[in-house]
Amino acid sequence: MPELPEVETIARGLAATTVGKHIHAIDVFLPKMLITPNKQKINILLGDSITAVSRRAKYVVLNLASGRRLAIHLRMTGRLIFYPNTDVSRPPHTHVSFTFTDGSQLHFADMRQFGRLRLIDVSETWDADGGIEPLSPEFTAEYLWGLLHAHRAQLKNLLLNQNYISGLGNIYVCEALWQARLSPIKLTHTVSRPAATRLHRAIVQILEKAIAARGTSIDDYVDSRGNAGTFQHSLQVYGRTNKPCFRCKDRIVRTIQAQRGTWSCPSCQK
DNA sequence: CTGAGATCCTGGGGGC
DNA sequence: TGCCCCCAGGATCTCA
Repeated sequence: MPELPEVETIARGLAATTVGKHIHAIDVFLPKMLITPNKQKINILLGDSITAVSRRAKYVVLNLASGRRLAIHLRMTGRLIFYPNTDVSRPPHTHVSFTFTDGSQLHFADMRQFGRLRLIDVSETWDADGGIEPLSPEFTAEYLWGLLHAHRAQLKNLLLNQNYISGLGNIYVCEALWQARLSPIKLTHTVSRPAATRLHRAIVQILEKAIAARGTSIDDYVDSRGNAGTFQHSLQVYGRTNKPCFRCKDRIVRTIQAQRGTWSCPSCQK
């Protein structure tokens, strides 16, 4: 499931391959995957060109010469696959395809159909779900401590909430909590300053390492060239049910929290 | 403000 | 071998 490092990897790949391309054709095979303002037609983008590709939260953002933007959320199984040349075949479960004037193509595919491609108008203000970017200078240990103490939630639930911090998902939250030795069900307002500092450092370090590893490929994730990431080899707790904790040798447990699998070490995460 | 539960989907795994 | 059932889960919605 693409989280911040996977989306960052995809955005960087597309920045290298699609910037400067002019949109020649758009094929929509599953209209519900599109969200457009005022029922605007996606074909308004014909003739437009890509000026930049960036990431905001878990969205890949295609910035266009017209000032419009396409914000693409991949949810669990979404993919953005770039084809350098026109191909009669498409990736499986392709729902929207862009063909550029040079014949190259960008395909938006999603097996489970949870992803969305959102057209943002020139005048529209859009900031994903408003959370702070965890790799921005504004995200400090002090900021995190303040955030934790402004709420009374279970730690994992707050970290997953995109209104507060952008881009964290199940994998990296489990990993960060393990590294910081904090229980996923600990209440946010009880986290001490040293613990908040540990958690801040863990979040930043793990995201940076995962970006360097081009993301985590467990089930479905591949980048825009179809290549898998490698961070799955560096996971410390995620998916390691009943295996020994790398820190204290106790067994990792899997619990359900907010209807999601949660992995933690009951001995050294307090 | 917070959480619980349902919803959307389909491929894959477990059980028989 | 084949078939049925169930499950994974990010974001959003309703309801408490």
